[in-house]
Amino acid sequence: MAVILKVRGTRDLLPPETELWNRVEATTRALFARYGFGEIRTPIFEDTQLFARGVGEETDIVSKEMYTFTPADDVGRSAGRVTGESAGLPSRDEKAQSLTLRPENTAGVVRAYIEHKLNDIGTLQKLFYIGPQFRRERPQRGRYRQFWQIGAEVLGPAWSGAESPLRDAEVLEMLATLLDELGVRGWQLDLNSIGSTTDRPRYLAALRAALAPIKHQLTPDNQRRAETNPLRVLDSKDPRDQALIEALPCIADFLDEDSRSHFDQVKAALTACGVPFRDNPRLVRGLDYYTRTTFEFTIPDGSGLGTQNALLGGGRYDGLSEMLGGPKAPGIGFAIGEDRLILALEAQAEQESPVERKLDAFIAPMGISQNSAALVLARELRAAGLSIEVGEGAFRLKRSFETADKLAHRMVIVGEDEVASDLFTVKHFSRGEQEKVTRVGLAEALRR
RNA sequence: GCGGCUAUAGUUCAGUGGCAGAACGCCGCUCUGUGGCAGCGGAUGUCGUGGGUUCGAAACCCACUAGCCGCCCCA
Repeated sequence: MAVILKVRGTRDLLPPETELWNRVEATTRALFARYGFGEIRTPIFEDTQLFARGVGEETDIVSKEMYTFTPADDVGRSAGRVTGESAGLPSRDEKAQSLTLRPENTAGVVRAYIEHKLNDIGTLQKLFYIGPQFRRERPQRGRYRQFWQIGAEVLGPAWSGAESPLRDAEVLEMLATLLDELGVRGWQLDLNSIGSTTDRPRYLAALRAALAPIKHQLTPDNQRRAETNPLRVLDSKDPRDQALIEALPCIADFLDEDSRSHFDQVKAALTACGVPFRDNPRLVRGLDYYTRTTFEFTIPDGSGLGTQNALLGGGRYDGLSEMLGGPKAPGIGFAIGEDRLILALEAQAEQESPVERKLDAFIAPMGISQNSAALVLARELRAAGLSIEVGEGAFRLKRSFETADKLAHRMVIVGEDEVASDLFTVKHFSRGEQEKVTRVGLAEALRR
């Protein structure tokens, strides 16, 4: 029989790696709670239109990287092959619905915000999520077709203060704290403002105008970008074009008074909090919904991520709710690439000494007649909060010792003598010592 | 989606046309209630998949699949 393998770009997470995932998520949840965030869980698939409108029809994500499908029932229905009256199926004129596995989660969160009329509550909504996202890209280290994001969104009606630069600074300060708490070393925060929904078109027009006469001097990649997505020319890494790029108009010069003041306040608040950042006028974001503040946390080369050195990114999206047919609800959010975060932490941990994780005790029954007694003892000790593995009475004692030494800090022998005398032999592997302990004293002895 | 590199034991890898290998790990014995150390022994396997060249292919060629690196883009 041919073996069935995981599909390209997906992966299985096994112990002990999952332990690190859980640690990251637990740390994150605890921290988010301190900042007043509540968890939201949105569906893993949504109406395709949500991403087309929210993320942007012209973005790479929507135009070529989405997992889009139409359920077989809907296909049959739209093809008129389903009669409709049998089995209570929907009538044939019901339109086939195009669905898409979410390529990111902000659109889904804002959709839920609109759908549940959270704007009418009137207060700021602070929501976080942890879950898988899907993009059909060429897989690489730190870049998978099913990847996990930890994200959060702060949004609310204009009067809730959702638009305040304080929110931007709070989110950024929280992220800096999170990376520190997780033990990520050497991170860098890049910060920019890409202007309001009115600033951006003005700047874009000026950028196109500046690009037009020099376009033919650019490398082919950047010529194409100049056409399709001029903003991306700005963060091109190609050294051959740097001189030309330097001379292009700068977004900072096109911010209106409000946007400039907003950005200045964000930076002032960050400085007050002691969060280091780099003003990066080249930092643009790929998704259509971003306005004003945009940011990215990266780690240095050689930190285990290859060229995928962005750990997380985000920004403000003051017009997204309206783009999705909702009320005015400015907001700011971010998404952490959890896979990348884990890779970075693993790469760091490799440079340090790995910590062995062992169970409290291994219980070794002597002979199959002691199996039940061993299991009962394990049950008691586990109930007392200890982590326990049980051996197998058919195995020779030597084998029990070998197995126990690999798995646990201590071993308890359960043989006829022990059960009869109520004195159990406990071996402490680290100390190489052995002692006899009564049943009532066992839990205590195994904790030391 | 484009370009490049790679795929051999559980793991890390050697093997450039002629018997499928090493280290570590695993199992057994020395050792029937005392592990770690040591000695001896054992199994490691569709050589990624399919086709082709050849007397003969793990090796050469082609395709496919997957991983990695770079690009595009992005978390």
